[in-house]
Amino acid sequence: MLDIKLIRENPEAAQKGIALKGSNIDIGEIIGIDTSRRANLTRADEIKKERNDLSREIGRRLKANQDAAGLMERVRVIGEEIKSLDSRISAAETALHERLLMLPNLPHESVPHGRDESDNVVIAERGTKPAFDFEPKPHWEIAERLGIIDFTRGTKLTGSNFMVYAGAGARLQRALINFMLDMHTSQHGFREIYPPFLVNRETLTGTGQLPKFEDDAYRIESDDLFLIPTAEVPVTNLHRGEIIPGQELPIYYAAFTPCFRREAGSYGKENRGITRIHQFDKVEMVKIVRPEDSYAELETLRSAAEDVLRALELHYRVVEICAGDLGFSNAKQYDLEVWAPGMGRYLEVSSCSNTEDFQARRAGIRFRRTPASKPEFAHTLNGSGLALPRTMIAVLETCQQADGTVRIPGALRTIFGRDIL
RNA sequence: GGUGGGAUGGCCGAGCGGUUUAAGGCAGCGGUCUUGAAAACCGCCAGGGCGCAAGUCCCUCGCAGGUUCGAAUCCUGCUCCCACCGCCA
Repeated sequence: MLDIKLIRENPEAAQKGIALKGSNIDIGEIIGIDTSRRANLTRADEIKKERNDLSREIGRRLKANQDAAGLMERVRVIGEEIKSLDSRISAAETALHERLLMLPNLPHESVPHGRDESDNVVIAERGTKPAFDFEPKPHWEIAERLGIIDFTRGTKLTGSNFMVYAGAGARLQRALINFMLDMHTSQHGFREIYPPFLVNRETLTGTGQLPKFEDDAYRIESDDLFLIPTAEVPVTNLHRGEIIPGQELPIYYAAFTPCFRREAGSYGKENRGITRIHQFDKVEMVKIVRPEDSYAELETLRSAAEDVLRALELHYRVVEICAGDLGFSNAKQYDLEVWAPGMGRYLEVSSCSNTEDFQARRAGIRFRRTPASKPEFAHTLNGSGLALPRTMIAVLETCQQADGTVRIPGALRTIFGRDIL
């Protein structure tokens, strides 16, 4: 959520910023609502003071057995005006809040301008692109031959774009999860979290999925709960409504969870195999930091995610996301895209973002620099470390051999227990 | 799911329709004293809003309504917590 004061003081910049993000919400209307809200508020405050004063005087007179009928009548009249002003104020507050919740975060000044993903900027390519002396196969063919992914039965159990890992496939997935979590907790200083996979509306609003993106989430109607689309949601909200003592920052959390996304209207051959499925696993990193540190923290967050790809010896590139393609809550975002040689394309396996105080404001995540300081909004960041299915794709396709078997990357061999799949 | 009890500032806790304009204590912060510390004493110490600012200003006693001239206090609904019962991996 953007700060209404910031919008008030610099409406042109706010309008320009949200336009860069591709939103055309009218800032002028928001300012209009805010202006009349404050006018009513000032008036209401004045007459509330009068009511408070008079009520006190009534009490005094009644105690002294003096007449207070005139004062009571006056207070009654004031009470009616207060009631009407209060209802106008609360209507304005509701309208204002609704609109503010729909406004995207502003892009950081360093973010390249651009409309959509075609304007994103590749800023680095890392690792060696694997060479093959045979035609590399896509992962669905490799997996089918090895019997490690069962698409047909996934569809039978649930529906299209659900799948089943079986045997060594399930084991490889588990090895990857452990490998990633172990790396982040033991080498990068993250504290492991195991959150609920179902969350309520407030939680989803705190990180920015609601109200705008309700249709993207699976909802449990009987209890009005939602399946999490990413661990970022429950983990960032861990400190919702809290004031964190400054010495506890920065906070680093890492969590493994399944993620559930309806992905309405995104089927097609681009998404064959397990590139886009409704339920997938992910290890996620979340940071809560001091505002002045958040951009440096974004770099180390990205580097922590890159460490996983490096350790798995996969070729990938780093993409800086342009303003128009930035996520709703993000001020700056890097994506890591891993090379899938069988598919012949790069796949997004991680998205590392600084939301600055956008989520902190929605969720009320504050901190105190010293025990005597006023609370300030913290900055929150999140990054995948990494998304499992696409990591699995990259491993299968990169490490495939001419005979159809798959060589397990060195870093995984101990945890997986075998060299060859 | 059922029955009962509860929800006041970081924590404990008073309050039971009008000098509560939320007492008091603990913790915390600053200071006096001290070689240093402890003790003692003094001061500060919830969050938010409005405002350039000052502010004997406004709001918030779980949340939302209501009664009243006036609500932390009375009424209604809801949420959450605790205990017991039921069910259950």
